[in-house]
Amino acid sequence: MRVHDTYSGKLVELPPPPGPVGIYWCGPTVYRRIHVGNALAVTVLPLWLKRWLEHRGYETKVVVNITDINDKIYDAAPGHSAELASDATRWYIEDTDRLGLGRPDVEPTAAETVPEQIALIEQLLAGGFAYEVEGDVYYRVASFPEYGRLSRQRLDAMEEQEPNPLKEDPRDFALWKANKPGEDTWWESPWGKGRPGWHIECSAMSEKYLGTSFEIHGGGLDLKFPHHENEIAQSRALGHGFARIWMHNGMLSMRGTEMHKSIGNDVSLADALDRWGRETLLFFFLTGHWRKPLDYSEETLEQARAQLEGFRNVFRSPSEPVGDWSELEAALDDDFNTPEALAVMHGWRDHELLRRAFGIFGLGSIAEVEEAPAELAALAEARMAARGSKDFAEADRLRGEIEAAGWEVRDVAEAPGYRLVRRS
RNA sequence: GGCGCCUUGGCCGAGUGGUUAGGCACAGGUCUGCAAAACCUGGUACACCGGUUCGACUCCGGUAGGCGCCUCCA
Repeated sequence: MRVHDTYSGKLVELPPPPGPVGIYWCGPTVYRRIHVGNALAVTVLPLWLKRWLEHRGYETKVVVNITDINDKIYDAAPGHSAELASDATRWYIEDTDRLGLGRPDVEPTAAETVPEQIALIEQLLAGGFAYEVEGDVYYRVASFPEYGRLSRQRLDAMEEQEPNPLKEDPRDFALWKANKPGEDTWWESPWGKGRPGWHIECSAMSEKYLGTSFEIHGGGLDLKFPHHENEIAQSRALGHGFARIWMHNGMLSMRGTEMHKSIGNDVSLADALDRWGRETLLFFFLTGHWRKPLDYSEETLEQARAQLEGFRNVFRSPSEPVGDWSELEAALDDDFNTPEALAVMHGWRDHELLRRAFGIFGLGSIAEVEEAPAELAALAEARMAARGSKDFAEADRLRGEIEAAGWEVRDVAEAPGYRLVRRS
């Protein structure tokens, strides 16, 4: 198994099974219901990866954090941010549970990891990688020569948007922020009341659950800079190996523009699930390669639905021993190429093989062919009899009755000569 | 302005220095009382301009268009 690593820009081989493979994936900031793009980046990809690696014999541990301390939360709920974070965490769990992919092994929150974050900040201060100013603590970017390597940013080309006179260097970033009026949550620290900056939480949580060196760190491409760059600066300054491989997924877009809350073109995961159902939505994610942008639209979802219907028809027909599992493994072992995997699966007719393949993606349910109610089967039998006596008017009337009940009757060669299929 | 990515037939979407990707849709056909499903057939597509090469969609350079990031967006 090999995957593309942003840091080196190359395909990197994973160690042979059983690993173990520690995976840290950047999770959501909880201040409202997550949207479809979030779902892909924080839930679907890490859990699919986990499922595939485990199929391949790896021991995995997937950590997906929950960011419950953030400016957005304070802004969204002045005076009661803790309640909002708590509510939004619950929504997040509810919505992503509907995807039916299971849950990460650990889902730590930033708030519960504050002591570990403070400890890391103290180490950075002791090492000269950070400095305190008026209750804030900043990371000294100039102290870390590797800064900018992940995102291939030139330090001297970076610009500061809002000059902060407290910083030694405009590129420095906050590790700890002194409590400000209106911020209703805070923690005691050696630097007074305040709360951690954004980036330090991921260094703390990943190292707490995966150790100071682990295999994979993932997240949306938009997090590459500054978030992941800063995580590297924090952890590696302390001599920690940190993540060996960096996976950055492409963004979900709508008509070519990134789906984003602030643009207002986002569709909530809950709404998408209501509109398309979990199977079509998950299948849609399968149609694109994880590193490329994926366009969420009526047309692309409809194509996913039609393609999935084709696979359902395979399960409705007799199984044939056509299919080669090793071709699927080759596709997915090569940078988790799901479009290629689907192309392979399109040639298969072996129910058991297909069921296993879909099962990895949480889509084993499509193999379950729904049995028609007895009264509809009786109508279908009556129609067969009418056809037998060439009473086609009656046969068509019975077909209409079956269709009115939401089912479709198809004539087939094998017994009993017809097949009832729920219309989708 | 800086950094990076992308541009494949109506649509989605892999991939490779020379061999049919695959799917969706569409058209014709087989089957069927009809229909649906299934199966068969039907498109030499790789933004543009140069270069390297025996040969480029695939490598290099440039142009155009699109996208992402450039201090708290997954």
